[in-house]
Amino acid sequence: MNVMNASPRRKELTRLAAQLFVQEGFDRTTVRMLAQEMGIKSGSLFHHFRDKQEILAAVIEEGTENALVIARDALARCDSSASARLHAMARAHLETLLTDRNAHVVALYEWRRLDTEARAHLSHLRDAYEALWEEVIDEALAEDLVHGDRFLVSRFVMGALNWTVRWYDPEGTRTPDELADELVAMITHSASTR
Amino acid sequence: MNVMNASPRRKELTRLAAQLFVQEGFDRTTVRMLAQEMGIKSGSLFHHFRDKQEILAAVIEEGTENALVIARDALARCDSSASARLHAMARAHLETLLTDRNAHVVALYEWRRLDTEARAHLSHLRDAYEALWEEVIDEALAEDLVHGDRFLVSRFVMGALNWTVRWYDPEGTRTPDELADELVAMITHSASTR
DNA sequence: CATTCACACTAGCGCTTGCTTGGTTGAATG
DNA sequence: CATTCAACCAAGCAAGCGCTAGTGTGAATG
Repeated sequence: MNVMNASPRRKELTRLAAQLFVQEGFDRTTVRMLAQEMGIKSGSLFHHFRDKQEILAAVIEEGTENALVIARDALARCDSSASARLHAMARAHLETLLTDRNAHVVALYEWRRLDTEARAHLSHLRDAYEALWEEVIDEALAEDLVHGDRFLVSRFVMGALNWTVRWYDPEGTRTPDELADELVAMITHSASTR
Repeated sequence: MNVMNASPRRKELTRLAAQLFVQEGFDRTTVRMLAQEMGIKSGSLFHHFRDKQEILAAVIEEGTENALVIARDALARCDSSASARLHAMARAHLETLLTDRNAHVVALYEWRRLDTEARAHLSHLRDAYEALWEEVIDEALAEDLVHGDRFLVSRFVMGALNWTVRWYDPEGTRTPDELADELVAMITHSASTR
């Protein structure tokens, strides 16, 4: 058994697994289906992953780490006004959500299938990401750009954004950036620099 | 086999199934677990439901029908200003979501496990419900209470509301009505009657 | 040239799954 | 009082499940 995290083969297998998990759901996806999609036999799968659970954890970890990197980059790149940072964060969120779509759909739908250890590890990643959001929301509240309770506002915003995976059509006319800007416009009250 | 929809026993079994589906997920819930929870043997289950899929469909149908009834009632009961109707709709949405919580969590998480026929039938119910939302959103847009595209605004709002099942704590300090009003306040711009 | 190692294979074990079958109840109906 | 019928049970089948054990490669390493 290999089970080292950095293997490039493992990355590719994780990507394929994410796709199947989205199509079929985690429980309905059998190790035999995964193996076939990867062009190997089911037994060989356990050379790369300790068990089926670990594949799920790998998929979610991959997606969440990317989200963190992209969000931090976006915040570092934009100027420091609350409005700019809010826009940047919303755009970054949708960018990850829709480029790493499979991984994020799995994270949203199959989170509860994680065992205790994996969930503990991944919770930290997710919390780090959500902390970025609360920071940006706080700044927006301080400048009176948005009204309400910091906790509620951040939940509502993340809900609205995460929900997009259910209806957004990448082949359609709207770009992710347009979506992000529309959402920000909807919730900002006074000095909305659009 | 009975398989008539109106049986009172069936209603009770559906309620229990919803609870188990939330706890374990549809795929992980075995017919034996369902039967035990209902105090019968697994074979007897198929007297009430044709197959496992039909239990899932029954759970979701139940929840969606209730949502429709509650929303229509709320709209009929409130006065006809766009603001009042928006508040009423948001409150009604959260009311169903949190009283019929199990059924709605199942509907949100396990929708994709429905077979084609069930999905077609239930899609109509869901569309009827969403049509109510779009109507109310249209009125709010017409009065300049909310800014943006009708399609996007309704998706964002429903996303924010549906997301609450992931974090809302009924034992906490906030009431569903407070939540609804906070959301409306967040998205309304000019004549927000709060 | 011997050894190691990542990667893959074959074969199958032990268990669980959804669902079926054939039959038994006890209350309601005519 | 014979019949009906919803509701349940015991037993089990066929299929599929995650995972393991043991083995065979061809390329890289010493």
